[in-house]
Amino acid sequence: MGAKASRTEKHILAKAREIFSKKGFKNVTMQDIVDACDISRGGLYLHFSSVEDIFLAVLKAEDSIGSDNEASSENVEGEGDYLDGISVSTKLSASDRFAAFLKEQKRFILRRKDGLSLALMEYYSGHNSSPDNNYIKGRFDDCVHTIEEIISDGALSGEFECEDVAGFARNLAYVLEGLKTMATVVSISEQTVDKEMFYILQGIVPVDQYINN
Amino acid sequence: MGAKASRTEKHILAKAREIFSKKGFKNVTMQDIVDACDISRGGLYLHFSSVEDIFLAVLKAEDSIGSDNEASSENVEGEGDYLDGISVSTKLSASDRFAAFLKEQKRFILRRKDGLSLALMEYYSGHNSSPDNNYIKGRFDDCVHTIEEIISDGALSGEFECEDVAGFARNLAYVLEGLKTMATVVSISEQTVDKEMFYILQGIVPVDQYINN
Amino acid sequence: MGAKASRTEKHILAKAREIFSKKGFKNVTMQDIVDACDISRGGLYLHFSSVEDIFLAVLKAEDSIGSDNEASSENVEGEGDYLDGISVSTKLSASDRFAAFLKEQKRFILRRKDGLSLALMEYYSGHNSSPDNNYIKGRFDDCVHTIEEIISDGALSGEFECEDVAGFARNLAYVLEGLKTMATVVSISEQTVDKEMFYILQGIVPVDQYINN
Amino acid sequence: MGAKASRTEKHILAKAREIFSKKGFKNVTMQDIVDACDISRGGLYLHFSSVEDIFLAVLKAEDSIGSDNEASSENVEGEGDYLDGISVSTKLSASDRFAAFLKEQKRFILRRKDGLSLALMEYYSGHNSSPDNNYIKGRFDDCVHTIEEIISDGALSGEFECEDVAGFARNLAYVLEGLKTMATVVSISEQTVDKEMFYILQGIVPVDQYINN
DNA sequence: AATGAATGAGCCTTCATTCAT
DNA sequence: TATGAATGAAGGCTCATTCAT
Repeated sequence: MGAKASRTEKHILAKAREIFSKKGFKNVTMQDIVDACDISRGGLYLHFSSVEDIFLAVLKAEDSIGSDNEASSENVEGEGDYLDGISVSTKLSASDRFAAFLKEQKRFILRRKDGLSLALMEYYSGHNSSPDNNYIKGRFDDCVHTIEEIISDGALSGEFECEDVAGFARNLAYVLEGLKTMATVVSISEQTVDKEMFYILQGIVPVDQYINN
Repeated sequence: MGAKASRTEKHILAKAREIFSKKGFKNVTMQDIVDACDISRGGLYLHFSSVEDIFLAVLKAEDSIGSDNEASSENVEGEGDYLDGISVSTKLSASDRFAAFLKEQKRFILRRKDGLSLALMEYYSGHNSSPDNNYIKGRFDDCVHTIEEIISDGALSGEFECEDVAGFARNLAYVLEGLKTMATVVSISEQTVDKEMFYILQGIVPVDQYINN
Repeated sequence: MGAKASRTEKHILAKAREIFSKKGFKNVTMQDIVDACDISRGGLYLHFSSVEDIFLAVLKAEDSIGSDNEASSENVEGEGDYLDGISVSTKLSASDRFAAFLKEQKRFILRRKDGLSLALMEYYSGHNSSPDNNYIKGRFDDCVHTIEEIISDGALSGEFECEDVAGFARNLAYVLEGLKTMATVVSISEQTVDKEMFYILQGIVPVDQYINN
Repeated sequence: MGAKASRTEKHILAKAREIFSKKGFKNVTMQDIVDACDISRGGLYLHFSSVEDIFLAVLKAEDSIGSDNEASSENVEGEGDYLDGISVSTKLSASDRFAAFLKEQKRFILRRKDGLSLALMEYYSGHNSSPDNNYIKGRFDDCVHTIEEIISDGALSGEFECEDVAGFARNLAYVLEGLKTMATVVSISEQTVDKEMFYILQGIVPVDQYINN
């Protein structure tokens, strides 16, 4: 919670992330984390008060490094913020951004098994959380929003042809969600994901950038 | 399959179903079920030996109810068997069958609040069961297969226009899967489902029958 | 308890005996007996009220058939009771009786693993029973008494030479007890038992009868 | 072997020993030990993972105490090592060593009321452990070996007269084993033990040293 | 800050025993 | 008599959490 996560805390979170990826949420015990961190039981409690506490901290940390893992339109175009030059020149095309978005989604789907999604699911399923702080719901909404943004930009610039942007965004978001579900439960190949994405994109545009993974 | 399921067992499975849909799989304890069923610890063990055992029984029960309630293309057209008239005339059109299929899927998604998909995901994701006896995978594959069958029939009869039947089927199946997942986690309105289905159908045909729920 | 053990009860006791032989006392459950007897739980309780009850009944039954299993001097010589002729003529020699006694002890030691001794031990060890109704103590005392009787008879008749009959009897009884203990815990060969008995007998007499097992 | 046994562990083993000697092995539960030790369930599991684990630890502890307290022929003569005088003169006679051995056995038998043999028998009889790591078997073999050694030394020096050393050793060992068993089950007086030992020794020698307990 | 032994609640599972039929 | 479903107590084990050092 403190502004400066101590070296120890970072270490704990890194190790904890691995564990959550591997074992989900419900099966992780304080002991697991203690063992992985080479820290004492008491020492761990000095920093975090429960497994949930740690999990939430992992999630928060995830978000701040999020630009590496989860593509958001903001992040992709945001690099311009650090430039004092002409922001237009740094603005990526809608196609580029969409390609980046899909690439990111694909990466997320494929590495699913060593990601946090299982843990997330377990965490939220035991939690009757309100829709507002529901991670999956939030993820879905972000996804729809990002797609809409990109596609409507692309429609304006002539890169995409799409009459029903909202419909397309929702449709794609559901397909991605379906893929994520299946990936959680079954091993999914890269080809499967590619096939699906291509199918959707047919209705819109050429997808050259996406092809070169 | 369930001929011998005693009154008690049915009661247990019904209660257990509620619990699984509320709490997922991993969070459910024998104690939870005992409490919900107003049964004794020992009494429960008399019928089921573990949470997994109960979960599997819930799934099996689900299937047998399913065959009564859930439309499959075979069932829908099968009614002709009981007619002594010209069987051809009883053959439903592809449109009718597709409408029935979608109606069924919609019903399934909407009653999802008391659905098992979260539990299913938790169960299978910690389970490395072979794809063959994986319930979700099986459900998905059935879904794809049913859609393909209907659509290709419809394409032959001129009811549908679809160049890539397999692609369409997969796409729709993923959307449905995504809807199921979201429905588990968030309340989803009938409009939401309708909107999504309409979007997909645009690419294919008029869907008059589907409209009158 | 009733004077006439019903057919059912005899059946139960027979099956129970097998089970106690195999599993000792502590590990035997009512369920085990129910299963073995093809009887219902309730049915069993109609006859016996607990595992202990059954075990005690098995023991009592054992005693009445005891002449088959456990040699006592009375039994060996008692056959005369059924003769109306001259009882003296039916009286076995001390040597014969001793041989029979030892043969019986040997048989008992060797078949230890499928006897009731383990069950007995377990039963009494959880039972702070007074020395008087302590089975092992009783067995030991009987043993000493029998030996004394036989040996002193034999000393009178000149068959045995033994200055300290009581000492000899106790000594032999302890050796037998030691053999029984070892047999409970380790597999003991017939040779081992023979060797030990011969050693003891050296101090007394020829033991021809014993040799032909 | 026991250097690291914490104060708590020693306390647990001491209490457990009492329990095993009172209740045997199979009747002892973790709960029994928890209650006796005034320790928490979890606390006990921190040190030992099962009743068997504790029992084995008790046995091991027994052994290490044993080497301090129990006479073995080696220990008795070994004292010469610490003298700078003529080691030959410190060599104990066979009689002395035998007296010491018997005294030790007697002490062991008499304190048997809090002895473990019942538990040992129960433990091993339900256990088919290999003879090699069988505690009782090992104890018996050691006993035989020690006796043989002493007696054959004594035979050479003329202290004892014994034609069949091996036979005598086995006989004595079985008697001692029998005494140990009986002592577990019944209260045995010092006189009883003395009587038995004297009886055996008659065949060999004067036993002056043994008399002064 | 850090340690790790100890606690106690909670869940799992098995049985002896009862009781309505 | 006989049945077997149901009960509840008992024992096993695991963990989150605390606390003296």
